[in-house]
Amino acid sequence: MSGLRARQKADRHRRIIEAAAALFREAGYEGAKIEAIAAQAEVSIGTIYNYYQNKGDILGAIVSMEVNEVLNAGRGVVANPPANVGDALDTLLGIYVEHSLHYLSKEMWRQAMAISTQLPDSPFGQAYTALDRELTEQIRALIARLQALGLVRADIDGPALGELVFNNMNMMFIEFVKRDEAKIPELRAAIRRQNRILVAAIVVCEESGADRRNP
Amino acid sequence: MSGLRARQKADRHRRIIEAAAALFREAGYEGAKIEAIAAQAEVSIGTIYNYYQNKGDILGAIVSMEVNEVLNAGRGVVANPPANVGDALDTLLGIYVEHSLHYLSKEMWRQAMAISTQLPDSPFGQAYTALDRELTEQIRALIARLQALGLVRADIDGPALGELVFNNMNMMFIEFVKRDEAKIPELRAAIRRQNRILVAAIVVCEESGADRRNP
DNA sequence: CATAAAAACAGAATTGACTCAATTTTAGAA
DNA sequence: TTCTAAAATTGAGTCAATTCTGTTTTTATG
Repeated sequence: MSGLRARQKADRHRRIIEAAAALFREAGYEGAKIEAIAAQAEVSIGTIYNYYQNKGDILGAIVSMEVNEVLNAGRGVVANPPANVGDALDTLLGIYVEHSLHYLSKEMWRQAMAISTQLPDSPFGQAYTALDRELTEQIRALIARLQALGLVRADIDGPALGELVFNNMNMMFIEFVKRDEAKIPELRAAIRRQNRILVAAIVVCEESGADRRNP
Repeated sequence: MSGLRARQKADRHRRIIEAAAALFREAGYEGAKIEAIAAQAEVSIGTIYNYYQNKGDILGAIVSMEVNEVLNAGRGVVANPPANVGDALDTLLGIYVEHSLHYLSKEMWRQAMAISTQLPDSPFGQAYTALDRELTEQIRALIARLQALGLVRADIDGPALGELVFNNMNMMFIEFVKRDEAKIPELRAAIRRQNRILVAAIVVCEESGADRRNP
């Protein structure tokens, strides 16, 4: 079946995304005019709007690809985490942070975040929220894993902790993309500093400090 | 000196803000056309752009008023906090959350947040970041107070903890304004649930559970 | 009082995202 | 092959934020 129509459709999708990604990088999101994207993709303006509801959704498609890569990379850490709570969190969040600027510039991130709060019910807004939730779930999965391994106290509210860790990282990341001069190593260090408080509270104590209510 | 010009200027500022606030509430941010704001404020379009760089900055002025009220209300809690770490945090963050929809609708918050990430260097973007910082500082001040009162362990990294608490609350608040059906009590409960983990980790132990490295 | 410079104002013109009615292309039946 | 309905494409037109340029008002000065 996969007829001509389906092939052309996939091809146009790809051409639009590629043109947009190139122009977003070159000229920035605002600077990339729909007209220019259409011209570069060799389709008309109307066709673009047939494929995407609005300019933001085009960016959204690019963001989704990026975040899905990150989620994929994270799976390895969850499956096989470092045998130390602090390092485990740092490794997973480090992957998120380090991957984040592969395809997306800070300006693109800013736009994507802005659109996702501005239009939470648009296709992209919903997709972005779903991606955030998947990241949260991945952090929760890591914590559950660490609890199963006996590295994190069993009486800790894992889901709440996971959300706390994600929220903090996400907020720090938002501040990071808002300041062009902010650097990734600083971001990681700041996140580590905050997580240290949490780690101290949740590790099963060796001789370090936290008590055990459930020995 | 305070000549005619200065008086007219203040008056026009006020009229523009009042007109915009009314229209934003009635018609929403997008629905409130600049032309309509200008008409209602009895100035021309050009004049509005003489006073504010863009539509977002008008909203920004309104947001600033709101947040400053919240900061003011928070000072009382910092000066005289409940004698229990969990309640102290809950009271302060509760004030923030409960005040938040006095003047601003969720839609206005969404727009304000979006603009502040989209244009972090615009006047409003910078003002919004500054307000976030002030809120963070207020939470840090509360924690410092609780440490001084001997309710929070002295060996806790107070500034990092304050930022963590703020980041978590802020992220939860963002999710809250993104979903129109979300209610304030649920938001408060969710924040409390996450803070419980932190509280357990930082309180000076009575017989409750946390150990003391510095007795 | 004049008057020139500075500041503020007005609203027409511009710009760019998005819409929509007309046209073209495709898939499949006869 | 030919025809038709459905699907997709097109780009000129609409709408609203922002810019621009000439005009008016205010202030400071002789």
